[in-house]
Amino acid sequence: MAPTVQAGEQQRPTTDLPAQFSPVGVEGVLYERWVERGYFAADPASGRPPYCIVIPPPNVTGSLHLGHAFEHTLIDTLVRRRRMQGYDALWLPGMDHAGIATQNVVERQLREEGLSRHDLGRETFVQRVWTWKEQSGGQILGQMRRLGDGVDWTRERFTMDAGLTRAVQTIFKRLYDDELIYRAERIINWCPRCHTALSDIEVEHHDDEGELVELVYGDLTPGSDERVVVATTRVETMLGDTAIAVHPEDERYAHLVGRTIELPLVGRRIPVVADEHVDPSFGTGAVKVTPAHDPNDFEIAQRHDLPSITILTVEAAVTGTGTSFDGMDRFEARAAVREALRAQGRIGEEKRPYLHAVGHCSRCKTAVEPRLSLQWFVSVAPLAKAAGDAVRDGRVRIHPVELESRWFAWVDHMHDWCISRQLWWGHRIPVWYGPDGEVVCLGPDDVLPGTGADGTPPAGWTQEGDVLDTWFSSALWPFSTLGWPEKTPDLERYYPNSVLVTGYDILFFWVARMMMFGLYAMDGVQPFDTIALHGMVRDQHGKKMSKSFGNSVDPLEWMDAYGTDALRFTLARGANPGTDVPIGEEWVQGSRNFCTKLWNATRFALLNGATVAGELPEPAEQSVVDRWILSRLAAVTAQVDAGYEDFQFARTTELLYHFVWDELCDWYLELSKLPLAAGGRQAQVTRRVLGEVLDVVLRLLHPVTPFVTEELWTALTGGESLVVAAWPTADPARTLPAEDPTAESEVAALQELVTEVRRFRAEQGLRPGQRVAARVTGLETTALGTHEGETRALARLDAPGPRFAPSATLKAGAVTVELDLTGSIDVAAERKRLEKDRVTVERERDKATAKLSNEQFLAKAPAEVVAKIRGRLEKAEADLARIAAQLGALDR
RNA sequence: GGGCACGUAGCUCAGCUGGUCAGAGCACCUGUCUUACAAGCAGGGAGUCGGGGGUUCGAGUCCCUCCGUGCCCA
Repeated sequence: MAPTVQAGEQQRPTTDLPAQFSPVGVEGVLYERWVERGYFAADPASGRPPYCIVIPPPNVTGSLHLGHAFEHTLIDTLVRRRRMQGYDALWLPGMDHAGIATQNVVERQLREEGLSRHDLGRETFVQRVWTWKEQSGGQILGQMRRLGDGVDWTRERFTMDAGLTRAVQTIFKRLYDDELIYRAERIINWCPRCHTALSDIEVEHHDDEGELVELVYGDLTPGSDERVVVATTRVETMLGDTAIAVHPEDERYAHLVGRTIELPLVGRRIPVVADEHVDPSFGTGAVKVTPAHDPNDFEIAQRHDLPSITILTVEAAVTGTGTSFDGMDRFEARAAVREALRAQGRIGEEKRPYLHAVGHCSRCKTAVEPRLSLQWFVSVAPLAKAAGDAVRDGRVRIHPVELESRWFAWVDHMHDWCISRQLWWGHRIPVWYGPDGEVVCLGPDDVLPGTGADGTPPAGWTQEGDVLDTWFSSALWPFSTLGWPEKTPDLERYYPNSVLVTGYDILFFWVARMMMFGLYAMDGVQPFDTIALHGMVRDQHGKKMSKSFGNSVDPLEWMDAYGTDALRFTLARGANPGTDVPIGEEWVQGSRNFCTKLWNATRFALLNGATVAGELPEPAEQSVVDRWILSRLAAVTAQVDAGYEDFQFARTTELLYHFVWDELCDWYLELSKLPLAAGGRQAQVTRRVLGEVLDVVLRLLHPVTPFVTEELWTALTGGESLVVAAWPTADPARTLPAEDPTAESEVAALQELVTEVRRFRAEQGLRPGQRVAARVTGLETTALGTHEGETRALARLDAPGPRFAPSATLKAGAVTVELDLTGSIDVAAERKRLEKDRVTVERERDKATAKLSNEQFLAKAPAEVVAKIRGRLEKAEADLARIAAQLGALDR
């Protein structure tokens, strides 16, 4: 009996398992039982080695999709295995507050009521978001229970919790004091719809159809050399141009450098500057410079001390240009400005449609507008260096290792991180501005001098209105969730986290930032030892899943239809390291079939008295078949264990699939029917071995398919729960049998012989269930010496009777099998079948004969093809002879 | 434009440091309700491993090149 089973909790092993596993219903009961019993609760005082994974916090507005299901399956598998190995395993759940997404949801609600957040005011609005969160947020948490996630619900966290807010303020203050946070006017990505700044990585670049239009600046008078042609995809930005830039060595424009030319429509005169960064071979070699609305132009402006003129509102409407375009939306203005210039004869070449990369807000897909703006930034250079070094010097391992290059490419060239957002939902930046230009950053316990008892700030002081990027708080997740900045027992014990499991797509968004802040806040100690990166879930043709494509799938539907285990098994089976995972419904069906197979195998075992009670019989008492399956079990256990250790989920599930189906079910179970029927000691030994194999297999499968294995294992062993059962190799009392090459080769020989006979039978047209008298000779010369009984059972061969009359002979290696097909065939049916076969084979033969008698074919066709056809003819003729012989035999 | 992957049976993918590696699942064909399982059982067909060249005794497996696809960055 498994040593971890608690005596008081034992159930009696069952023998009357239902004929089928019905996941719906059972899963919920099992899950709540696990939670109630506290299996998932970590205990820092347990004295067991710690193992900790924090959940990549799902968005509070989100619901479960296949990507979550995939990621959670992997994490749950890792954690469940460690728990079985005896670790104090913690999988910490929670969500992030998703600043932009959540604010959007609530603002949409308000709009339906005809209100805006400004009508409510900041405080009321934020209250309203909290109410929304309590009532409608966090759907995914309930769905995680359906998935079977073994998370510690007592430690659930949210990025806006008081504790985590304190963590945010603490690190902000520390970074500010270290001058790693600064405020500056820079070009940032502005979403005109969300009305906020975005960081570089919250912008998705993809090709849009736009236009590339040449604009003629300067004097149009014939003969004038004061003229420059520039090209742009955003014509309206010309209203904010403050210069023209050309390459210093470009002779075409040398005469203009240092002079000014007229900016059309606006009438302003702008200088022509020489700048190394202009590519003289691109376009006309001259570029317009709009410092307030283009990052490159902004840099040029800085180098040449040019003014920056903002010409767009926060909603991206033209403003302040003093032209008739003021008030127009940017796209409206684009066309209007172009046509106004055309009217003046100032439009040159036009390319339309012009495919070019445009940045879009990753939240709302609106085209982002580069915009000069006063924002807060993290100075990442020293932090990113540390994050790179942690991987470089091996303190943090990235799996699979191929993705390291991607890591370095990013952290070694990181731009400063814009962390301020013009939102209300989020962590408000803890900086106060005084009446005389003072700027004060407050820590979580700091109060401005002069603050009233009710919290009223001193006169003239206001807090920064912006909130922090959600990723700023997510970056603290590996330790803020454990209690930091307090020195809690959890923090002490579970930091650094053991593994971080997440998609390679958020390596930059999240992982890099956790590394930076973790190393910084925790005195150089990395947030996690290993980063295990997985790919994206795709549809069965490898296409990205998306709602707009119509190929996205609700995992809950599949869980309802096929069971959670089937979904989990499918996802794990597709999880090759770092690669994307295609998934289709047929595959989930296949996994369901596997679960059913496992169910039926265990049911068979229970019906036949399989047991885990008592010691495993000595090898001397075991049959070769017993020794074979135990040998294979040992090998598979070792491979599976090593596979999990190395995040080889696809390999381990594949191994278990084949072991269960192709070896245990197809061969061992079939072969066990002999000794079980024989009874006595033979049967006892078989029952024990059968129990042993299933016990171990169920343990090995449990991390991936927790529900069905739990049902089966408790029925088989009477144990309390597989969740807290011992992992096979981790159990010192459970010494697995050694591998047994002799038994393996003997059974391999048996399998070959049986397969050969079956193939022969199938060719003979014998029904699978039909028994045939046969004489088997030559066994004694092979490793199969004693396996005539097994051979006969699996190949359905009866012993030769007194009137045995062999009518067919089969040779497999040194073994000869003579079969008496006469008495055991339904003569009429067999003749009918043979006649039918003869017709089709004759047709084959005739076609081949026709080709081979064609001179052209023989002369021109490749020799192989000729040989192939010749082979086909020979095969047909042999088949015809066989059929004729069989028909002849039937007449006897 | 720069960088990184990938192209193996109808489909989706395994094949680590070169030597039974030509595989798996699904699909397909044939037979079959054989007392655990028809969500099953038994048997079977299927690919010149994207094209070309090279290194080697030997290459899906290493190098070059071309074609195609995808991703990241600019």
